Amino acid sequence: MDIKQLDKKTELKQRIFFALSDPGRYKIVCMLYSVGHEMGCNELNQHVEIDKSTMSYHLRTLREIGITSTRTQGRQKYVSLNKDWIETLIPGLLSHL
Amino acid sequence: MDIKQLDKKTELKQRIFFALSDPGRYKIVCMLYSVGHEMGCNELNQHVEIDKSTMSYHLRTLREIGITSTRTQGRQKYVSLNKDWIETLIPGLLSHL
DNA sequence: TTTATAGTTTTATAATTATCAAACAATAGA
DNA sequence: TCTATTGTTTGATAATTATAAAACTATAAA
Repeated sequence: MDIKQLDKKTELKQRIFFALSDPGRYKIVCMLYSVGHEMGCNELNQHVEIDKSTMSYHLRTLREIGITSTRTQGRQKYVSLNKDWIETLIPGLLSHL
Repeated sequence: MDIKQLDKKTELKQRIFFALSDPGRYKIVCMLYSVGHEMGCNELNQHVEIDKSTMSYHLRTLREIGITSTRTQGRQKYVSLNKDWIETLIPGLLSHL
């Protein structure tokens, strides 16, 4: 593996740490991990008490980093955790949140 | 373990993530972990290229979170990584930086 | 077609954070 | 004592980030 990929990996790890340093995003990730399957944004909102636009903002951050993925069905959006991707970068992290 | 301690632990984890989300602090922690022993601030400065006052600022942040400890000897200060403490909170984290 | 629902984007604002120059404190050695 | 070294603190500034209201988009259902 060359140095550029190492730098890329390091940057991704730092972004994951950034994501998890915010209480709201931390809760979102924990919730998704503990339920073990995708959740509707609305459903998430019921468990994590934050304004819907703030929620949307955090979900976008998580999506852009690569931590979550989104699936649209009708007028609902389902958010899922990219467990394997995170696990590849920082093994064991999720299980110790 | 009661809920207050859980919250305290969660807060500490989030602070560790915050610390590691900054490139400078990430490098400091990696350096301390890889050398495996304490380092003088000056020595750290030679390896991690940041302004000395910025370095001091980051070292204070790390110290206040609990990630590092400092020992003064003469006019030198030695920084060491609180490996065990971090390992207790987030097992395996350091080895995957 | 109208209305309600689900979520995003825009805009504004407040708060936090990172950076570095300059001044400062403390100690070792000449 | 004087000076160089080691590091901290202060102050100013720029950049980033979090929050929420309001406007907006898109779809489902009445």
